[in-house]
This record gives sequence, C-alpha cells and structure tokens, in this order.
Amino acid sequence: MAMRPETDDESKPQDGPHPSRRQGKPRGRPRSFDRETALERAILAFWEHGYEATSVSDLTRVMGIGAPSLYAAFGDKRSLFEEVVRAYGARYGSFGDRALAEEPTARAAVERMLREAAAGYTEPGRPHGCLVLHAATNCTTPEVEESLRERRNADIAAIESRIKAGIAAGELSADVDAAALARHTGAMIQGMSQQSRDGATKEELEALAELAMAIWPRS
Amino acid sequence: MAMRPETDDESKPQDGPHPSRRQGKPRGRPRSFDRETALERAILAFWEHGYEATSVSDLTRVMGIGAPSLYAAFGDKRSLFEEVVRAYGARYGSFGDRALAEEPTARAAVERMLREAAAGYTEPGRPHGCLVLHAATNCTTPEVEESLRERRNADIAAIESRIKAGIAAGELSADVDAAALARHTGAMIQGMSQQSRDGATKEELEALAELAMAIWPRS
DNA sequence: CGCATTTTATAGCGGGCACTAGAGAAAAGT
DNA sequence: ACTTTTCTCTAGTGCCCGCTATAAAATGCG
Repeated sequence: MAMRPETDDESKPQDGPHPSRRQGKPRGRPRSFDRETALERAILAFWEHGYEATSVSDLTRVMGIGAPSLYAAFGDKRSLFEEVVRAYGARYGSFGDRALAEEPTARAAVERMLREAAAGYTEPGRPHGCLVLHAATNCTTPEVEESLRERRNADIAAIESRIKAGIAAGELSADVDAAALARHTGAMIQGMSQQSRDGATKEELEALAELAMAIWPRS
Repeated sequence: MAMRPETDDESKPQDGPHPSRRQGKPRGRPRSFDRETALERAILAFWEHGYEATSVSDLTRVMGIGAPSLYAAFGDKRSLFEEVVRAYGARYGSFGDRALAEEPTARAAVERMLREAAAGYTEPGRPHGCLVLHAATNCTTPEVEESLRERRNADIAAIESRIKAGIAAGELSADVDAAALARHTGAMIQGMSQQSRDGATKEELEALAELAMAIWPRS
C-alpha cells in the first residue's frame, strides 16, 4: 500500500529544543520527532485503511519513527488507535456536535449536519468518509469494534435528544417520532459516508442531503 | 502460489460452483463432506466476520474439513470468497433484483426493497446486515475490496435504470432526478445495514423504510 | 569530566497467517 | 489381486504480525 514515500528529510534533531512539552526540563535525550504531526499521520493512516489493515510497520513508516519510539510515545497499537479516534473526533468529527449545539432548530441542525457531511466526506487531500464508521468494521479485536459502535449509537442518541428538545420547545409537533427521525439522520450520514468511499462526489452527496430533508415535517 | 497443479483441468469431475450431477462415477476416493453445506458455512463465516478477519483455520473449523480439502475443493482463500459472494448474492442478496423485476412500479419496487432489507438484515439465526457492504471494507487485498465496491455501485445503477424506466412509462414525472433517487435508496439500504449491525431491530428499520419513502413524489 | 536519564536504531522474539509437501486411505478400473 | 486416481491427515513452509531486549546516542546535573 502506497502511504507516504518521503520521510526523514530533517537530518538533525532540531537545535531549538521545542519547549512546549513540559514545564520542567526533560532530563534525558530529547525526542527527535514532533508528537502531534506523528499523531496526525497516524490519524490519516487509520482513517484510510482501518485499524486492522494498518500495521505497526505501516505506522512507523508514515509517522517517520521507529517502532520503539512509537511504543514509548503512544503505548501499544490499540492505545494509539484510541488516541487517534479521540483526536479525529476533535479535529474532523465534531461537525455534528457543533451543528446540534449552534443551530437554532433541530431541523436546521440536521440539515447542516448533512450538508457538512457531504462536504467533509469528500474533502480532497484526505480520506473519504468517516473514520468512526469504517475503521473498525470486521475487527478481530471485538473491544475496538465495540467502542466505535458505541460512539455511533451515542451520536444518534445525541440527535434524538436534540429533536426531543425541539419538540419540547414547540418547534416540532408533539407526535413526531424523535427516535425514528434521529435514526433516519444517522442512517443517511452512514449511507453518505459509504457512498463517498465508493466514489460519490460532493455534489451527489449534497443532492442526497437535500432529498433526505424532504421527510421533515414543515416547521 | 500460481502453481496449483490441477486447476481447471477439463478431465476432472468439474468441481465448479454447481456440480449438478456428474456423468459416471468419479474415479478416486470420494469426498467425505458435502460441498454445499461447507460452502454455506463459509458464507456465514465471511458474512459475520468479513474477508480478512476470517482466517483459513477459522474456515476449516466451521466447515468441518482440513485445509488441504478446502484448497482442493475451493481453490485459495480468495477464490473461495468469490464463490461465497456469488452464492450469497443468489441466496440472500437477490431480493433487490426480484423487487425491481416483479413490482409494477419503480416506487413499489423500492418500497419492497427497503422493507425486505429491514427484515432480511435483522433475520434471527444469521449475521445481520449485508455481506457485500461489510465483508471487504478496510481490506489489505485491494482487488477484493474493489470487487464488492463495483457490486454496490452496480446495484445502485440497477435501481436508477428501473426508475428511468418508470419515468419512461409515465409512472413518474419527467423532472424526477432518477440518479439522485436511486442513490438515496442505496444510501438508505447501506445505512439500514449498518444500523442492523449496530443493534437496530426489524421494527426500527421498518420505521426507517417507511420514513424514507416519504421523499417519493406521489404517483 | 563522569553519571543518571531518556530516546534512538538494530535486531529479533513468539505466534498466527495463507498455503502445501508427503504419505496414507478409500474408491474405481483392469 | 493390483494399479490408478483422488481425497484426507499430519506436519510443516516462509512470511508478516505486534511487540521488545539491548545497547548506543543525546541530553541535564554535579
């Protein structure tokens, strides 16, 4: 698998000891790589190929470090993946939470979620679709698969809560099935993620988002 | 690796996908297992765990045969998987084609597809969701992943064709976007498959199917 | 300068992977 | 009976997996 052909352009551990690590001075030999950029490259690798299909030697190659450095800085493969999932959620997967928190109505929040998913899942220069959906399917480590499954179901539950809040606020009729509406939104987002992996364009996903909004009761 | 000594030899009793009935008796020691039931168990194993996460020793265990018997009867792991995908399509994955062929309108066909997906993806006693969707995501063998991707896109193209035929037959308005409608149906089915894997019940998926049909223009 | 501490590169560990060689076992042909 | 053909069982093959023992390198401290 062709990940990143180039590595190791810096020959020296940088003279300026990047001081943003700890308040005290580190005692031993300083780390020769930037932990954040290494983590970002691990995110991209896991995002594109998934947990199992990304081997430790794949990781050391794209992160530009040796295996002992990886284990010293991030723990074993599974704890690195957990950190990757957390960082992915903060950097790439928080558009849904933001939409739910910032938009004035549940309908507007869901519409924004779908539109941002259409754009984010097809963003050039990074893997398509959603890491939480695709990185741990068919996983031989059941705990890893289960942790992402819980995250997916929690996301749908968050949508349901927002819709219920919208009903309570009077913006939606009381006989709206919040759970079904939330599940529909989740299924659409998951379908869009799959479509983006299968080659759908941003415009096609945006048409999908617009179509999906037609089921919403007029508010 | 490519040196299997007796592959595709015409003089042998054909071990092809369907040995309907051979003319004459086979010469050597007879096979001690039923090829069809072994194949069915391989289907269930790949369906549940996916291509990569199902090892050959997993397969020999659930199929009840030794590794040499597996390789003699089915070829290597990849050709077994290809035969599994074909048999799965014929036995479990053909509800979509049947709906498209048998229902009188495109709308009725899609509605039936969604309802049968809701039931089939949550059928007790067998893996949930769709093998074509889940068995080869994050695959280190790109050809396997690609073959299922092509199958998924072909399924959506078949829906689009049926919708276009419906437009031509006058059952749908000419300004209906057949491609978008077909993609929406595909995304819904893919989302339903994911939901079923994440624990959704048949009733929840049926509510999803009903909700999804609300986007269809009244016909 | 030692000396302690931490990270680095090298090299390899045990184990599971897909796959197969070789010999025996069970049938039909002669 | 004997041969031929085909399948089954045992016991591996080499390879890659996640992971680590070891020692050299690079820093701060006295």
